Order: sequence, then C-alpha cells, then structure tokens
Amino acid sequence: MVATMARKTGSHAEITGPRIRAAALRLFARHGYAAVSMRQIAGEVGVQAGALYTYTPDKQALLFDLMRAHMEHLLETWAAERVSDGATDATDPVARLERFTRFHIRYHLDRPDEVFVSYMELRNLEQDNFRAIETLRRQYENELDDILAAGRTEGVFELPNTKVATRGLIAMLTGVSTWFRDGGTLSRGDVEDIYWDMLRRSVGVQCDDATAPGSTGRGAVCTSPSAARG
Amino acid sequence: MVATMARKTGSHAEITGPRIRAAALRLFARHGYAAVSMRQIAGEVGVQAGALYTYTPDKQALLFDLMRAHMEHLLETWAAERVSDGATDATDPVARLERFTRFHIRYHLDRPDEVFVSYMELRNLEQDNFRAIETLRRQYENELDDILAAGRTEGVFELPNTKVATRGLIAMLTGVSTWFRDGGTLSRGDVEDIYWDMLRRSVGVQCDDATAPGSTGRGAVCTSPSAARG
DNA sequence: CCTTGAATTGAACACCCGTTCAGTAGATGG
DNA sequence: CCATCTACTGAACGGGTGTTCAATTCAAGG
Repeated sequence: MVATMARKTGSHAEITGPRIRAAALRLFARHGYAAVSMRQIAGEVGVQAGALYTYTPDKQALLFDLMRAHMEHLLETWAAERVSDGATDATDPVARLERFTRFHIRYHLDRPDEVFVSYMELRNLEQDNFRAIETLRRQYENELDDILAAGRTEGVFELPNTKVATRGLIAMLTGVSTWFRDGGTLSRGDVEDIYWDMLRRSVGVQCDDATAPGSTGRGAVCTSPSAARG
Repeated sequence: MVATMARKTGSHAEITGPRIRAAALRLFARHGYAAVSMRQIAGEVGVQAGALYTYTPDKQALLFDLMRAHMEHLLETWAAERVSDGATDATDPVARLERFTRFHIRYHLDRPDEVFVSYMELRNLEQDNFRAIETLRRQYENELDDILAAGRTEGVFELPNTKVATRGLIAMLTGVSTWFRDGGTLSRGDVEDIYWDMLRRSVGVQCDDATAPGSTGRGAVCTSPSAARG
C-alpha cells in the first residue's frame, strides 16, 4: 500500500524473527530437531511459544527454511567465488579444483551449525521439503563434478569415475567440521593445505616443479605446509 | 479377543530381546533416536511398551548398547581380518592399506543401519556413554593411523599429516553408505576399486607397472576397473 | 488525543512421552 | 496337579508436545 515503507507499529518483528531462526539453528545443531521443543526455542529468545507462530507456520517450516537458506547461500557464495578474478582459473581445472577445495573447507568451518543441521536432519524433512533440499545439494555436487569432468577431458586428472569421486571428496572435505576446532595445533590454513594436498593427489595431479625438465606447466604449485606436519 | 489375550509366554526371552534390538536399530536409523518412542518399538515387536523394560533399563541404554555392540564388532572383525593369512601383508603398508580400505567399505555397506545410528546419534548419548563410544571410535581410527604412519616411515606414503589424513579418509570411505544402493550400475566390487584407486593416490602411492624401468616394486598393483568407469 | 493494528501473552486443547507396577497367563520342575 | 517362575499386559503417573486463539500491550499515524 502506497509510498512510505517501514510502517512499524509494534516493534520487534525485525529483531525477533532472526533471533528465533538463530536459536532454532543452535538448538537443532546441539540436540537435534526432534529433541528440541518450540518452548525451548521460545525460551532462548525470551518469548512465549505461541509467539513463534507469527514467524513460522510450524516447526517443520522452521527447519526447512534454515536448511534451504543454508544451501542457497552456499550456492550463491560459490557462484560469486568461482567467477571472481582470474580468467585463467576459469579454464585451468587444477586451479578450479583448488579454489573449490579451499572454498568448501573455509565455508564449512565458518558455519558449523548450519552444516551439521543440513546433513543430519535430512531424515526429519517431509517428502517435498526433502526433495527440494536434495535438488540444491545435487546442484552443489555438480559444481565439483563439472570441474572433475573438465579436468579428465583435458587429461589433467586421472579418475575412474567422476560421480563417485565427487561424493567421496565432498564427504572427505565436509568431515573437517566434525573434528576441527579453533585454537588447536592446526590453523584453518594448515587444514586447507593438508586437504588440498591429499585431494590433489587423489585425482592424479602431481606436485609440479615448474623448473624441472619435462614439466607440463599444468601441475599444482605445491607449497610445503611445514607448520602442518604431524 | 480371548485368543489374542492368550499371549504366548514362557521362554520367549531369547527371541524377544534380539527382536527389540533389531526393531530399535531400524527405527532409530530411519527416524532418529529422539523421534522414536518406546511404544513404536514395542509395536514393531508386537508387545506392550512395558515389556521392553524386561530387556533394557531404559531407552538410553538401548541406544548405547546398539552403538557399543556395533563398534566392538567392527573392531573385532577388523582384528580378525588384519591377521588372516598373509605375513607379507602385515609388513607391506600398501597391502595393509588396501585391505583396510576394502574391509571398511564392505563392512559398512553390509550394515547401513548400524553405521547410520552410530555416527548420527552420538549427540543423544549421555556423557559417559558418549565417552565410551568415542574411545572405541578412536581405537578404530588408530588402526588406520598406524598403517599410514608405518607407510610414511618406510617412505612408501607421502603425507603431510597422518592424523588429518586418517579422519579425511575415513570420512570419505564411510560416506559410501549414504549413496550406494544395490542394484545400481556399480557393484560393491566396483565401488571398492574406485575408492581404493583414489585413496591409494591420495597418500602418494603410484600405480606400479612392475616391468617398467625404475620400478621400486613397492607400488600398488592396479587393475583397471573397466566396469566402473563413468 | 485517540485509533489502529501488529507483537505477544497465557491459557487451553488433544495427544504423546518414558517409565512403573500390580496383576495374569502359561510353560516348567517337582 | 500344584507351586513356581517368568514374560507380559494394561492401566496409570506426572509431565511434555505442537499448535490455536481470545485477550492484552503498546508504539506509531492521523
């Protein structure tokens, strides 16, 4: 209705909504969707249970919205990252793969709760919601599969099966968030280096000394992560 | 109604006990520990909820026993597998690693429910129970870590960090059970071959043509899994 | 000022939870 | 044939569940 936006009677709508989502995310991650009650979520926000229904039609929608938001943000963030600077990167499969690897680790370590919920609570989604999340997940997997397929076509990667490799590698990378904690002996950069080293090798990319005779100039530039040895 | 009231009683203890555990495992895997009620489990078995308490002190113990049984059986089965025939295998890290890889995949594909419950329901364990399972899990991880460490000491594996590699590789291997289904294009053997190929490369073991000049005779014997290409 | 209307309360609804336990059915040992 | 034992029933307990809704609160618009 007409001109002036922000017709805020009442007041806390723009605050309470996000706070509910944040509390739900935290609690779902810690205790699991089924084990968390609407009253617990409300209590965390400092509101009665009935108030939650101003912001979500029901508990299931609350879970689904959190998971969809996470998957969509993941896809958007990667879409932005993959095209940011570097026209060379866009065509070199090794560089693309390294970029994906480091992006995935960084993104997932920054959002442990979202990650945890998004792959632990799949079975608590109703059928339609499950299918929607699965579609988004498949889209993300295809991003990696495309890189692997391109690299194999160019003869840079050696892979018996890119679909299986995609699933295996994503499982490996996502697993980081189950054990990594800030403040340990390894920094996030160390972890990125270690995983990239393993992942690189797993698809058949050698460490390439560009000055060596017979260098194809296509291998990975390998730094030795001395701090990460162990 | 009179006939149904006459319930079979007597010495069905040895039947009902395992049936309860089987039903609980199935339901926990499908819907999650918190989402499954004792009445559902009882219904699956065909008894009243109260009857479950002849076989378990409470719901938590039911979950814990399932998880502990799974972890202990995993360790026992691997302990038997690792020493079965082949004194050469016991000293060759590549052979040991291949054996572990194929064992892990096979074992986990055979027990999807146990696997699912054992790593999805960790957060529903009470503190003491959690610690007990964590100990068993760490024991299993150490089995792989030992192999990797031995291989690196012998100069066969190239790894920046065996602890991180262990976690990464186990996450990759365990992930198989989230997507593999019998009756697809890939057989279990195909999957074993593909994963072994990737895993082998990831720790720096080359495919070794024993007849080639400069062969160390220590690389992996690589069969090309033609059926598994894709 | 008064009206408006969104944000929130608090009680209620119908149902489900894990667990306990007195009572019972039925096979078994004497 | 009876006493015993054990697996099991069925009802009950206190409390928690997701969700609804009339009533209330209270900042802002006119």
